[in-house]
Amino acid sequence: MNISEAAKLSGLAAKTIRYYESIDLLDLPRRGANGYRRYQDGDVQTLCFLRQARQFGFNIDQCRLLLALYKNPQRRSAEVHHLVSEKLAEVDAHIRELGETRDLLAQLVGACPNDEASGCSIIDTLAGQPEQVVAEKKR
Amino acid sequence: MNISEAAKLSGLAAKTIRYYESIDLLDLPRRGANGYRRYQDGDVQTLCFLRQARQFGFNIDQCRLLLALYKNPQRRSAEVHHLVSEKLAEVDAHIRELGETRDLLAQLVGACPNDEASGCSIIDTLAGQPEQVVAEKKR
DNA sequence: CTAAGCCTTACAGCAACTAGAAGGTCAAGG
DNA sequence: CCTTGACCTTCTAGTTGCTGTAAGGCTTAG
Repeated sequence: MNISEAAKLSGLAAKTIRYYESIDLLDLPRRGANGYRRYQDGDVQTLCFLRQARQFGFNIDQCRLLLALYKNPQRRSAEVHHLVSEKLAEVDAHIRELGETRDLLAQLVGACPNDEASGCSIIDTLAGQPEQVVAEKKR
Repeated sequence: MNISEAAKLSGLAAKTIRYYESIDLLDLPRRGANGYRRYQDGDVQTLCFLRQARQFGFNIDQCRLLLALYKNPQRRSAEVHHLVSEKLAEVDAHIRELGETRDLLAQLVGACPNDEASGCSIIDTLAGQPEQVVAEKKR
């Protein structure tokens, strides 16, 4: 199959597939007589793997590692487990951080008069020195 | 004060301040006889404002809007309220999305044997077609 | 024969900085 | 007076993970 078919099946953009190839994340595919890239079912599996890994938040270098494990029948599942639980911890931390941000934003929204006047606690808070917000964060 | 002092007080990197200037987010500051940028307390307030707004997740263009409101004594607090509650909704959506990702990752971590053998449900799941994960997502 | 819809490469641009080079300025110490 | 180190200046290029655009070749249907 050609690249657009592989793209459709894998959920990646054709551009993205070429890009992955250009950064050596993917092996060079076989080419047809016309110079077109040709993909097999196994290649599509690999593309799917990458798409999912990216969706899970793994960056390109982490995908490289995961892909190496994926392709290596001698892998130890513990290695995979390690990578994934690290990512889980990262995502958890990110969520906590965003949660704090959300709470602060909600505070701002709640405290703003939301009217035609110029007085605005949001503006006042944002203009304040860092410590003020940090202090509120701790409460 | 010079730029590094303003940077320290505001919590922004000196490089970032110059960058903000280069994209017209900040006005050109006065310069000393030696060509060094000179900042006043009011400038530091503005820098703090930007730092906080960025930390709250506003992008540069949104910061431009917020900054205009900040500097405009004729602003209506409702405008500020609008911008901030939109951001709150965005952050909320982002958190929900990340929450789903986290749950899926936790599932993967839990299902992996985490041993010396090569069999690994994580690898298997990642290699699967999109629908499989989507289906799990819905459960 | 031509129009569309693929495919190819290569270069540019996005956000929001960050790093580095190459050089000017300033204050303190020997 | 000279040097050293910490500032400051501008400029260019790199980061991440693509995405857009241009300019051209292949393929297939009408």
